[in-house]
Formats: sequence, C-alpha cells, structure tokens
Amino acid sequence: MSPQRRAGLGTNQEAVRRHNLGTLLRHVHGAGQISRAELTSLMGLNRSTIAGLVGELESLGISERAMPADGPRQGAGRPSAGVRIAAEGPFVIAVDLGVDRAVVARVGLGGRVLERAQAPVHSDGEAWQVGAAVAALIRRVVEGAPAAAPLVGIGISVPGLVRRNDGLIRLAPNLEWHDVSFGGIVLAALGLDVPVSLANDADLGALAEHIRGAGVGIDDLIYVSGNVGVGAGVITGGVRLEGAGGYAGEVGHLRFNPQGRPCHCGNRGCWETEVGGHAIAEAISCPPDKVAQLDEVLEGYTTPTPELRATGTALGHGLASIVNTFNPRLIVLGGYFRSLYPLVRGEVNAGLADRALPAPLESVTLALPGLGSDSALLGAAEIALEPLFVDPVAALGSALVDVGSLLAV
Amino acid sequence: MSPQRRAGLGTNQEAVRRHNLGTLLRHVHGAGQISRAELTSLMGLNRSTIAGLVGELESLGISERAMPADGPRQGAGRPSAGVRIAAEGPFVIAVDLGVDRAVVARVGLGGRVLERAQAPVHSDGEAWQVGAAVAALIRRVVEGAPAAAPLVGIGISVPGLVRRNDGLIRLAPNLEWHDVSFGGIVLAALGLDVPVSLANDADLGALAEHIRGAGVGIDDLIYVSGNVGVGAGVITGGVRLEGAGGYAGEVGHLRFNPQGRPCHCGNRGCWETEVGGHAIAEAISCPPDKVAQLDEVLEGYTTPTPELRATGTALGHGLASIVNTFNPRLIVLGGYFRSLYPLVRGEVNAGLADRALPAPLESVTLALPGLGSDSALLGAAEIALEPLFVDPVAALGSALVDVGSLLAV
DNA sequence: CGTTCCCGTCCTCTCGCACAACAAATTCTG
DNA sequence: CAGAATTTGTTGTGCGAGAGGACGGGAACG
Repeated sequence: MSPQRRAGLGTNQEAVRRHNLGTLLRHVHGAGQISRAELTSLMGLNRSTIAGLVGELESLGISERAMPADGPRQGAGRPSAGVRIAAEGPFVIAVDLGVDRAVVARVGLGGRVLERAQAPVHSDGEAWQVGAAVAALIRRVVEGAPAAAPLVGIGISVPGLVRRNDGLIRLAPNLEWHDVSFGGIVLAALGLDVPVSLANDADLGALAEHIRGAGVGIDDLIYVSGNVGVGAGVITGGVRLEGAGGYAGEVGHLRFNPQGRPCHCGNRGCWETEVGGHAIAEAISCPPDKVAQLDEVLEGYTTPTPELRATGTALGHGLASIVNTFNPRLIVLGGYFRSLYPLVRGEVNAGLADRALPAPLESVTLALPGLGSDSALLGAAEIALEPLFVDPVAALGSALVDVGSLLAV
Repeated sequence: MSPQRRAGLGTNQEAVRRHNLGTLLRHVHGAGQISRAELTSLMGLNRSTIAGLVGELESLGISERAMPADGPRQGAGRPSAGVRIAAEGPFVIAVDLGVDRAVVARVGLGGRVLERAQAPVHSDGEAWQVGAAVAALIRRVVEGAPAAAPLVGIGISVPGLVRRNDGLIRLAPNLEWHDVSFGGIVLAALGLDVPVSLANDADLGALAEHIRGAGVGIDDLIYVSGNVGVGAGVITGGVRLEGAGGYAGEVGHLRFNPQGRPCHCGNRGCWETEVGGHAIAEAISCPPDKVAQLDEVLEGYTTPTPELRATGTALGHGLASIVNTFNPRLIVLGGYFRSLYPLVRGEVNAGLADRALPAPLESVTLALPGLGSDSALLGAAEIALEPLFVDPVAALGSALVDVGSLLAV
C-alpha cells in the first residue's frame, strides 16, 4: 500500500510510479476484469494517468485490453474499455502443505487456478522426501504453462511456525519438523532459483479470505484454522499481523482450562486441547487414525452429540478471547471448524456472546470460508504474487520464462 | 507513513510533497534536534530536496535553524546545520484521565511538556463535572502560551473503551461511564472548536513508549497497563493495532481461571481478577480504599510476600498468552505493574518462560516504561499531533492561534 | 597551511501527473 | 430516427517535485 517498504523514508518520483503501477495491478488482480473508468475513480488519478499506467502494464505483457463489460449500463456515455489479466501473463506456484497431503497449483494473476495436483504425504516423512514430492507436483503443474508466461515465484503454506525474515520453518508440530529450510529444499529439488515465500497456513487463509473470500472489503478479520492444532491468521487495518518473528496468532495455546489435558507444548488445558482435531475426534468417538478425514466424518452428522455441543461452546468461549483481544469485524472458521460450525452454530454463538465484551461483540460476525478448503492455497499464491504489486517491473525482471522446458526431465 | 489514508489510492505529486513534509517533521519531532545530513540519509532524498522541505517547515513557523550539534564528530567535512522545533511553534493539549485524578499538559512538538497541571477527580463524578474540571486545567496550562503559537488539537487518554470513528467513550468501568461523548463535553466547557482525539490509555501508552520511551526503534511492542482493570496497547509493524471499532487489546478479560472470582464483565476468572489492582491489593492486604495509592504502598516493599509472588506468576502466565498471540519484541509493564514487577521479577519471568511457546519467547523482552507514569499523557499528545505528520499545512490551517486570550475569562 | 572531506545553495534537467481540447461511442430525448 | 447530452479515450501542454551537478563554505587532518 505504501510506496516504500521501510517507514520514515521519503518518496521520490520513481517510487510514485512504482506505487501507482503496483496499485493498479492490485486492483486488476482483485477484480479480475475492471474498466479504466473504475480505476480512475478508485485510485483518484487522472484519466490520462490511468491510460499511461494501463499502457505500461500491457507493454509488460501483464494485462490486455478487453471489450467493455456488458451488462446494465448505469447511464449515458461512451463505455469504458476493460483491463484484464493477460492470458499468457505471469503466474506463480502455490503449495499447501498439509499433515497428510500436499496440494500444488499453478495460479495466475487474478487468483485463477490454472492447474492443480496433489499427493499424499507421510506424516513421519523427512523434509527432503516431502520436498521431492512437492517438486514432482510442481513439475506436473508447470508442464502445460505457455512458454512465454513468466514464473514470478513460489508460495508455500505451512502448518507451523515460520520465521518471517528467511522463511525458516521453526516448528511444524504435526510434521515433527524443527528448523527446516523447506524453501531451499524445494528449490534444490527443482534445480531452480526463484523467489520462495513461506508462511503459516492460518495467516495465508486470512490473507486469501481478505482478498477474494468471505472478507472482501473487511479490513479487520481473523481466520481461525481448526486442524490438529489451532491457529489464527489476523488481518488488521488491511494488513497482515505478523509479529516480530512472524509467529503472531498462535491462539491455540491460549490458556483455557488450567485443569485440562496436557498439551504438546508442555502446558495444560490449552484451547486446542479442547477444540482441536483430537478433541473433536474424541467428542464423536472417531478413531485416532481417522482424524485426517475428520471433516468427512463430521459431514455425516445432521444433529450434534452432547459432546460436540460442548466442543461448540468451548469454541465460542475461545473465540470470545479472540474478539476481546483483536476486535475483528469478521471471524472466518476454517479447517475442521468448517464442518463443525454448521452443526453447533447455536452453541458457538452463545458461547461467544456469553464471554465477549459487549462493545467488540456487537460488530463481529462469524462466517465460513468463501474459498472452501482452498484458503491457504490461494493465500500462498498471494504472497508469491506480492512482489508484483510492490514493483511490477522489478518482479518481472527476476521472473523465469519458459519454465516448462527448464523443468522438463 | 503512507502518502494516502485509504488503501488502494494512487499517489499524485501533491501527496508526495505532503508525505515528505510530514515525514520530515516526524523525524524532527522524534529526535528533538536533527541535522539536515541525517535527514537526507534517513529519508533517502536528495540534499537539495531536504533543503526545500526544511525551508518550507521554517516558513510555516514549525522549525527553526539551529547550530550544528556539538559533540564528537565522526569525520572531516563541513558540519551540518541542525533543524529543531521552533520555540513558539505549534503545541497540543494532552489529557490523562485517571480514575482518581486528571493530568493536563501543554506539550510542544518534540514531546516537550511545557506546562502541566492536575486535579483530583471524584470517581463517582458525572461526566460533565469531570469535563468542567479538565477544562479548568486546560485554561491554566494554556495561560502562559505565546500568542503566536497555534493550538493544533487536544488528545485525551481514557481508561476505557473508546470508539475509534468518533471518539465516543463506550465504557469506562471505573468511572462508571457509558456512551459518553467526553470530547464534546470538554470542547463545550471551553467554548472552543479544535480537533479532539480520544483513545484508550494502554493504546496511548504503547504509542508513547514506541516513539520516545523504552520501545524506540522497536516496531512490535505491547504496553500492558495494570490498573484496576488490565489492558494492552499493541504496536505491530510500527502501527497501532486498533481493531474494527478501536477496542483491540482488552487482554484483561482473557480467560484465565474458569473457577476464579467473578469479574465485573459477567464472567469468572478473567485475567484481571488475578492480577488487577484489586488482586494486588488483596495480595498485600491493602484496604480497598487505598487501591488508588497502590503504587506507593508497593514501593514500600523490599521483599515480596508469598501472595505477591503468586500474583507475579499469574502475571507471567497471562503475559505468555500475549506473547503467543502477538509475538512482540518488547512488553512494557505500566500502571501498578511498574511497581510490582521489580518485586517479583523472577516469578514473572519464570511464569512467562513456562507457558510461552519457544519461538516467540526467544525474542521478547520485558521492560519498565521509559516515560515513567507519563506514558499515557505523552501518548495523548502524540495522537493530537498526528495530523501534523499527515499534512502539516492542513493541520496548521485548522489550528487556533492566540488561544491564551481566547480562553481568558 | 594546503588538502580533503562534507555540507548548503543555486541552477538546470527529468519525470510523472494534472488539465484542457478534441474525437469517439453510447444513451437519452423529442 | 436524429440530434443533444454524457462519458470515455487520446493527445499535447503545463506544472510541480525531486534528482543531479557546479560552486562555495567550513571544519578536520596531515
């Protein structure tokens, strides 16, 4: 959003152009197709300036001219030509690393999934084995890419704590990884050198839901991901909350019940011991080896068991703490909560209303992900695309063309 | 930091100038006095551009030329002239509203307290009575202001929930206020019309500590204010965390002990029932009517009682939740915690280390406020000054000159 | 005491956006 | 159905802001 990364810097004319070009692209990316007239009013710039920016984007091969969007006009006047993402424009690779499977997609600007592949991952697998599997999936989705289309980068969603400086995976409890440089592993397996970004899955879920999911236009939202572990991604004031090291949002280890069950973190009664995957499984007597398919099992229920209702209340109580600390306008319930919430909506809402302060409670809404189970995947695409919005020219400069043949075996 | 308020807008040349002028002033404000050479390197702009900006600031009467700062030179070359805040430059009124007293100060750019006054406030006072008392204090501190110096605005720190859109005090539990428009009340009592900003005391404490306290240069910090209630102000990525309505940071009502004491919010065992003013008072058998002087009572201790040590542990455990959710680099302990922490440092640190996740724990530090008990007051000055850094020219345009005679009875 | 280094000032240049005028494309209206 | 009204795209001009170089000033260093 800002023309410079570090605060306190001045702005020169070069930065203005970069910023405007990036912001324009961000709008096209967000809307898929947009008219130049809408761009003028959105960005508050002159028609002629927009024309110049659009022209530069076209000459970079990022966007292309489109026919005016047909539909009900809202008045007289010449219809405004459309700007849309070029068919052979830049793309990224998005990776959603789960505890039992990896999903890889080739994603273009505008958030379109152009190709997708997935494979199971052994939860006791070594990092290099997983990296090789991911690399194989990447080769597969890149195969059909047009030779002219540049690869901007790779974004990876990780179920764990990721250091934001360098993308090191500090801890992925359910993969049993400590201090794994997964980005480097994947690049080595590919034999490529492109920008790689890694981030926590809940953080990326929040980002994706903010840009093109249930939270479009909402600048303060939280994505709560309920998997085996529970985490939250926070968007506040329209930007990601990262924290000093990038570990912000670990709400799964909020103190919930001091007399509760021991948690893998060493404490007792963390929130995730009451509402995480294992707790839900226990509530419906699901055998531990089927926790990975918990969502399918939950889909089978039409009425909740008393134990599930208690879990719903615990979920609401925990969400109340989140509402009190972050005061979001929207909470998106992802992961297993996506299947759980419809069953125990009443209990969750009641638990939340019971424990949250009135002021922050009155403006908050609970919702399911608008992107289904793809939130983290599309969020991974977003962080990989991010450099394009900061400086389109520079990002294209460090992109790779003809990746298909580069990766051909 | 950004040249435009709303995201998604473009930047034109006017905005560039505004941004650069504001950023320059922010640097002068932060450093008190700074050389033009430092400004060039900090802002990354050309010498001649800085000269132009400094000249404009001088002609606006905001800054003035200063002799080169004497001290150890770091090399040869012509010494760089200094830029410092003008003696008769713009100022603001800062108000720190407490449950038992109000402090009012006239504060200039650079954060200098030019005048200060305070008065007791009855905790069962009506809002208009408190407003009248504050107005009287304001008249007193404005009396000696130079006629040429413009009043930019009034900033008020409130021990409660403040709506960020309009500054309405939604709830100030210890003043027993609900939905009070205190800004309007004070303005009416003064018979003036200047910009008034209100915010939560912990939020302002965090802001002040970030700009000129213990957290200078630290972009992810939390100010935990332990008074009768417990709240937190959060700076993340260098900006204030506000939340959708402005209520973010109400960590006092984090679930701590489900079997604990009832809290005024209606729940049981909120964190502030274990570490708030009343809990501390109980731990040292301080009579309830002396809770307001709790810090003085605490100063009298040299070794903690076992009850105080337990409170320290509870403080550490709660801070662990804060560390896990926000991943700050610094936590500043304000309010009564300022007196409590030195007594039970070991217990707090141990409780924190015991419950926080290793990754966010390793980079966090606990500290006492660098501004003593003035954090919230100086934070109030900062939000009142804020418009100057966004657009100095516009802010001066809406400022009032010769306030001294305007307010004379 | 001269050299070196750095800073402030002045001037010119470049670049990006705004603005105005005109052409083009569609809707509205009589 | 034709002309007016409206909105947009295009083009050329102007303005403003920062960059960059030339010059002189002031202090440290040898």
